[in-house]
Amino acid sequence: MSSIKKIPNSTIARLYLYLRELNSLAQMKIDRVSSTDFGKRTNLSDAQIRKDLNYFGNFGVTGVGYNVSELIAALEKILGKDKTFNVGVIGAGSLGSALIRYRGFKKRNLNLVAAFDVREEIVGSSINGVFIYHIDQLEEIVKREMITIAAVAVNEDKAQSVVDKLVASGIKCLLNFAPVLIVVPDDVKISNVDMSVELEVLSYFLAQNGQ
Amino acid sequence: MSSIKKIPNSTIARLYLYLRELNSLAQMKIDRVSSTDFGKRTNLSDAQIRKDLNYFGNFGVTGVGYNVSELIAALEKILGKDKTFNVGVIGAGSLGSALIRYRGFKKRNLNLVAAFDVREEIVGSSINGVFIYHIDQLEEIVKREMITIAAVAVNEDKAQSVVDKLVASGIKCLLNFAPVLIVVPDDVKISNVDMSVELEVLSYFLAQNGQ
DNA sequence: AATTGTGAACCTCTTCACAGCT
DNA sequence: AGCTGTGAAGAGGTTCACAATT
Repeated sequence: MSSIKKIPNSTIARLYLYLRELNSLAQMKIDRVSSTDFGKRTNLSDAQIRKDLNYFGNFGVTGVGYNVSELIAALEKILGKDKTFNVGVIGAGSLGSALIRYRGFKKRNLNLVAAFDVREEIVGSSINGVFIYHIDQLEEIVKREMITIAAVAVNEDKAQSVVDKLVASGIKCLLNFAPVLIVVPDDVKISNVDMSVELEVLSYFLAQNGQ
Repeated sequence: MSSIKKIPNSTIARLYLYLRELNSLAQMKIDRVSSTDFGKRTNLSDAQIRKDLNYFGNFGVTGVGYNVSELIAALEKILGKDKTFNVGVIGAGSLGSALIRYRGFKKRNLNLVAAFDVREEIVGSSINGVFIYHIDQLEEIVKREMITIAAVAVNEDKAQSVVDKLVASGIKCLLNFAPVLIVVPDDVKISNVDMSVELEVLSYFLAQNGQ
């Protein structure tokens, strides 16, 4: 049985990958899979997969492998696929629009329900069916649409003040895309996605190799 | 003296943050900073900063701190700020456009020089001064514009075939934004940015806390 | 014979703590 | 007195390797 062990963040991120891969196995009418085989499909080690799954229970059968449909059901429960979360996008510029259209979200239990901006020329219009509200309506819409996660896609000079407003509206989970450091209270969880960080690391390697 | 130690990727990513912060200190005419003070400004521990800088040399003066302008010069050299890299964006849809406009790149030594797409209605136009070429011209433009890094912003079903073309054109550094696993030869470096992974981790925590 | 579950080893990166320098 | 540079310890995560199980 799994106990009160700390589960790595990276494990949780991989569970979504597992679920996608399992669903494609189910579509192919494959109902049993070993960790070795599953590792090949996901480009991970067999031990990694066993360890990840074991944080949540003993789903496998020794000498046999894992039952695909049972594992799908278990993962869906673990990941709260029955629950959905409503996400608001702050900033409906090019990055905000890209987020609204980004297919990575659609597959998950994340609903983009509203966008916010200050520019009068876009407030009141929609992107992909997502309505753009004025930022002054933030608190009202957060409550009405039961938004629990905000994705911040504004310019870096406005990011901190926007986050302050979000925190004041009761949002506890933030995803920040602005390439700047944001300060939040301890009870608020913020993740940062700096899309250029990875590129920087790449360019550093290019610089070292004298290209 | 620093030796042949392995330098963490995360250290390299932080060097860019250091450089930005140092430049803002320089603007304020502050020419000396201690690791403790610098740590407060960057939200990092003092030890982290000393360790990071030490990978590259002994820039500090014991009992005094670091000289801001000397450190700026050193970091610019380390990061190859004299060199610039030309980046091509593959896919000029909403995400591609967002990347072209994303301010995170502009500050660094990364030039977005060209975009590529297959849709005739946008090929030939420009976004923010970046010309959109047809993907068939990839090899030609990669050579002419000396593109060494490609950012892949196409739909996940087209990502692998696009990457294959890029590799065939001689690109060795790739940044993939499509939420799908890409396979590349060993001599090609690929980094993945799945913008929804962080959100997934956030939503998992929300699910656990029964919100 | 095949494959899981898992402790131990390992690796990478961060923090601690302090000797040594100015 | 103040601060760096750094070995050692710690934290977090991955891989190894094998006893246990069907």
